[in-house]
Amino acid sequence: MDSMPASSALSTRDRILATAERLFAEAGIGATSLRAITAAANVNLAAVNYHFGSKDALVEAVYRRHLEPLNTARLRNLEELEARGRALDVETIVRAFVEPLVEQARTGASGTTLTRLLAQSLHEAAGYVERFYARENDAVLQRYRDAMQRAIPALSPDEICWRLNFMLGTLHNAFLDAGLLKLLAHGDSDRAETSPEVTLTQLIPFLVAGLTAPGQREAI
Amino acid sequence: MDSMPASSALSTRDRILATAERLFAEAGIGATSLRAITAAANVNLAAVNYHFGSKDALVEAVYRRHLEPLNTARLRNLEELEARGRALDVETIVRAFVEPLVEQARTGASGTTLTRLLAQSLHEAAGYVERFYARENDAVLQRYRDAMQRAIPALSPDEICWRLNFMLGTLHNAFLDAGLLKLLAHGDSDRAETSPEVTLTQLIPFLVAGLTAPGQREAI
DNA sequence: TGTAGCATTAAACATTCGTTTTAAACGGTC
DNA sequence: GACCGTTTAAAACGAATGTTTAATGCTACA
Repeated sequence: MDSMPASSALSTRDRILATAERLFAEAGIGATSLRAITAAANVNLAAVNYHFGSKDALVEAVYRRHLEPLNTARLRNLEELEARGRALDVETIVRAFVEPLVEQARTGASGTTLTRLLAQSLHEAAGYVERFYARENDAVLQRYRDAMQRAIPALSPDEICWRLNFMLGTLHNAFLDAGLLKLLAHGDSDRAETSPEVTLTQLIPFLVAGLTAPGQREAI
Repeated sequence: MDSMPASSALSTRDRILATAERLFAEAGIGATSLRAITAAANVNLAAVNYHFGSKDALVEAVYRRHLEPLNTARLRNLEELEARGRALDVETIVRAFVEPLVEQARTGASGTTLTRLLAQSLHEAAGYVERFYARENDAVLQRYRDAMQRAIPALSPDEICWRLNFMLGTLHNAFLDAGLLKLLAHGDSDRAETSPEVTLTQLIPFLVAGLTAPGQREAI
């Protein structure tokens, strides 16, 4: 039943998924037509509706394919660390959360596709956040929130939420646009590396310092 | 020549601008049709092309109406501070940059419209960043980069760029989505205030700490 | 070998989009 | 009262969209 055509290593369904993922990340979901996807994937237009039913269902399939492994890795990282019994510091928690993203950016078919997709979901025509991001990320975020609260007991629960929110915003944008960075560099150093590794190196101190900044309740 | 109809306080042109701004921020530019704009603004469809020429020109007009005052205020804030002759610390610079955004969110017609628009410009189908955001913000960003470099001389120019980039990402997302914040709070404190003032109070310590975190060159 | 079932194809479907056109009204100014 | 910029109205244009249909190709299994 799983007969693969010899002409391509991927099935029609998988080729649609991979191409849609790339185009969605590049231009956004709304701006990417099914015809653009099927043309780039060398499949028939009707194949999308045949395999997925609708464009919305295709979008959901694209998200699901990446969000599930991401969340699984994030959860596994945290559980492994907590299983050691020792208290976790902020940097360790941040790395456990970010590392799966970087890993997927490094090994993924088209680089930072996932992070671009996630960022898209936060900005595209309403509904994607609630329908995919929230549902998939809910449990993971709760776990990290609790871990972060234990690592920074001086902050109130509200402050923990705010800072995790800031962290997510920083994270998504950090991997999203090299455009702003180049604009900031302004030729002075347009050699600016934007690889996932370099981004991570620059990002971790920023996030850790921001997260551990003094809160409202503290003396200083 | 500036004849206002008695039926409305705003001219047709201004009503189109205000409505387009709101709908763009809500659903994105690509997902907002001219018919939706003209219907919501109670003006004729052809009025858009009459006053602006095209949808793209309307988009540019919407951006320009908000970006110009924002950049002017940001530049004026920094220049006033620098005119005092004393060295500026990081928090002062951050506040000078963020305050115009908060002010516009507070007095603007529909709250955080501007920040949502800016965030949209970073994600919508390619071109908006280069065409509006970059062009308008270029000089402002250079000034703030230099000020920040003087305030944190221990950081390399590259690190300054990275951290300003992170700051912009954090900033845009912070005012963008209350959705993620509520997801994080998860009912434990769904009283979470998301007013511009509260957001600012939570944001400043995060940004200042992140910006002033130790860099690569430092001993610790 | 023949038939059932999934996969792929080409064509057409109905909508919606931005834009243009033509026409008619309204409201000031010279 | 005639001109002119503004606005509304209705209609149509071509292009692009998501979706559906009907026909064909192909493979597996009996």
